[in-house]
Amino acid sequence: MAVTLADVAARAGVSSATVSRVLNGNYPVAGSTRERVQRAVEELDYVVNGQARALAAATSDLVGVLVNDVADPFFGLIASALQSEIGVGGGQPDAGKLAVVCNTGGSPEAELTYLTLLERQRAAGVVLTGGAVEDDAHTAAVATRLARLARSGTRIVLCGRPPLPAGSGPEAATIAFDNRGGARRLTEHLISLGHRRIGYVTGPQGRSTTRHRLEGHRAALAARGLGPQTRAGAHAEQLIVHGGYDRGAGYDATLELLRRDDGITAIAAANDTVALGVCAALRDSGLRIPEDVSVAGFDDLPFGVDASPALTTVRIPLQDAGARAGRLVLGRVAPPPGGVATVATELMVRGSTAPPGGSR
Amino acid sequence: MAVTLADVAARAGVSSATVSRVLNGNYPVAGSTRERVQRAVEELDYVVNGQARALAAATSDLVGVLVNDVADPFFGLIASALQSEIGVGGGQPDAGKLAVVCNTGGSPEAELTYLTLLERQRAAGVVLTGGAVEDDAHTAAVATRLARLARSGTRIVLCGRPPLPAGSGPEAATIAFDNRGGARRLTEHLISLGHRRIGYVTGPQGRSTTRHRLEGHRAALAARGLGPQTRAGAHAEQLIVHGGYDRGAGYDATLELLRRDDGITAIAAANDTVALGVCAALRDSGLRIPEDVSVAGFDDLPFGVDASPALTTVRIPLQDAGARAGRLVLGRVAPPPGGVATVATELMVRGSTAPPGGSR
DNA sequence: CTGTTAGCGCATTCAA
DNA sequence: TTGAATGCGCTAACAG
Repeated sequence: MAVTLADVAARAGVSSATVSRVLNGNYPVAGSTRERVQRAVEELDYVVNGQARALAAATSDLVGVLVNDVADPFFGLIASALQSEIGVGGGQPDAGKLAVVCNTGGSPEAELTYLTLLERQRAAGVVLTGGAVEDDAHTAAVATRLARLARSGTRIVLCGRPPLPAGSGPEAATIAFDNRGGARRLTEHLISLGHRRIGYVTGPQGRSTTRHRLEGHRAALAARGLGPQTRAGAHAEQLIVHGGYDRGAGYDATLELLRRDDGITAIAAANDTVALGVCAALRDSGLRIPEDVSVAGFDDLPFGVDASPALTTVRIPLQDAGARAGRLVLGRVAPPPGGVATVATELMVRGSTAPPGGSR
Repeated sequence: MAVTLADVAARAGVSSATVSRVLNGNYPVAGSTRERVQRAVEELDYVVNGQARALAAATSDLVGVLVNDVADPFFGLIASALQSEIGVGGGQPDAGKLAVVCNTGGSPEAELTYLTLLERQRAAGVVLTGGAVEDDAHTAAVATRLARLARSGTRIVLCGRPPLPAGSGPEAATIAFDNRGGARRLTEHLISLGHRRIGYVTGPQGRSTTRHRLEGHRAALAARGLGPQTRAGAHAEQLIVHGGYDRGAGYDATLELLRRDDGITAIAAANDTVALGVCAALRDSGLRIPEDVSVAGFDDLPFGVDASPALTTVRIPLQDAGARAGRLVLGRVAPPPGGVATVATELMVRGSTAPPGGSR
């Protein structure tokens, strides 16, 4: 049915080995035969069988990218940058690898299943993006899978999640985000504006990102004497509501926060999407932003500047991180010393935060 | 290095053929040997080599999904739904196929290159999403590529773009969006609110989506006697500015529109993202939405309801469409009669549009 | 520089 | 019900 190497060889009057050499350009081939072969390839519209090639050469053109949610621009930006680095866009025209985007939906089972599927395909590399599920059993299961993958030559890169527990096996280059530091600076910003009763809407429970951001928030409170053990911060923990990463979570959590303390003057959200939900709930409650309540997000996704007012947030250089993950997973750059690179986050102050006391 | 079928066979004391049969469950195998084999598989942590299997069985676990921009939720929503239909989420636990997401960036060359890469991988199916580049040469090139793919057994699905020119070869099931109808209803909505000087910011030139939406807009104007050939609509064409699908395009186009006619009372945008840019430009120009200028988008992406005011737009059931594309590409459902299904779009009226004459 | 020869790991005939 | 043999299409030694 399909044209094979042998067909091309026959047409060009050479052996299939020669055709292979012309195609791969790894061995010297006489100019004249090369031309004949190339002509035959074009005449026959020959396209190599990647699976056969992979089998014979023990290589692969696939790179797996695990994301929690493709529809979330957070992951979209990472995946996009990663792909243009490994795929058709970035590198050599021919050597493009294909990104297999695996949408785990945050499900640990799906994560493991996808790792198995990628192992089946003998993927050249696997990139795990976004916050990790913090469950010892699951972490161990992932580490085991990754170790096996690494042993069979698959490069492993972690992007936006903490490194694997030391000694758990595989060497995985890690690009970690400074979520803790970013969250801390964000809350410090709110405090220095004069806010004292600051609500916090977390991400989904049991995720590393959620935990780190919350830790940063608490650290900032504690450093300014607003921790739960102080008089001023006696209710600090009550102003933390657990949510998810979607808009609805921000909306609901905000109503809950207002119920718990209608004197809140600022709310920090787990991410920008949640922050939009927070804004919507505040507006629906008749509160103005930032006059009545300041709002802050996290990630600095593109839509944040279009919110009204523009969202104060913490910028993560997602595209840089994704591109770097792409280079790492191809082995085009050396892994960072110690295997872990932490990318800095940057506070972006915009219109949604202001000193408290606008009018209530 | 890696465990192979032969290793499992040896351990179980059977032939590799038997192991294969157990794994695939296609042939009768005695219960006792089945168990022995399964135990051996587990003990050895055996994972089939997908490439070898694909080569031998002439099958593939890969489905290619071409998108213009992964970071755009428009495509993210489609891809997400599609993937949960074909992948780990939707179907049988084991039969999950992997989605290869190919980010073309709207580049025709990239599109062709990816089709070649997918042909190399002998993908089980290919889904082309989003507006098509309208260039005869390119359309023909794509059709040729698709025809070859189809001939070698790859299923082709078009989602969100018009069907291939009739007789151009491959049988591709198509899920088309009623962009024209949606745009028309949207502009009719603006007209019926009382708007007469309506700006329009198009998407990138030379894309089917751009053209169809613009046609719908023009049709609505013409139907209400506001076409360029009428007195009332003499300047109608001047109020159309060509842009792109990003926020910046909306911003710039809006400034240009205001320059051309500062009496504009409504602006329709190519999509929701562009509409946000439009809103930003209007606000920066000191205009209120919708009192001074009404704004409308297209697509109904999730962030639209969080804009302030919430964005009037046209809803496309992207998730349904993506899921359906997934079922089609797996052959799980029969293609629609005629090969083309047009999904309806729905006008979503929200706060960003209102009668003109608020205050200027 | 080029042809010949072996596999890569698996599915699938054909026999038994 | 099972095993042995063959080939999927290609790359990589090994000769020449």
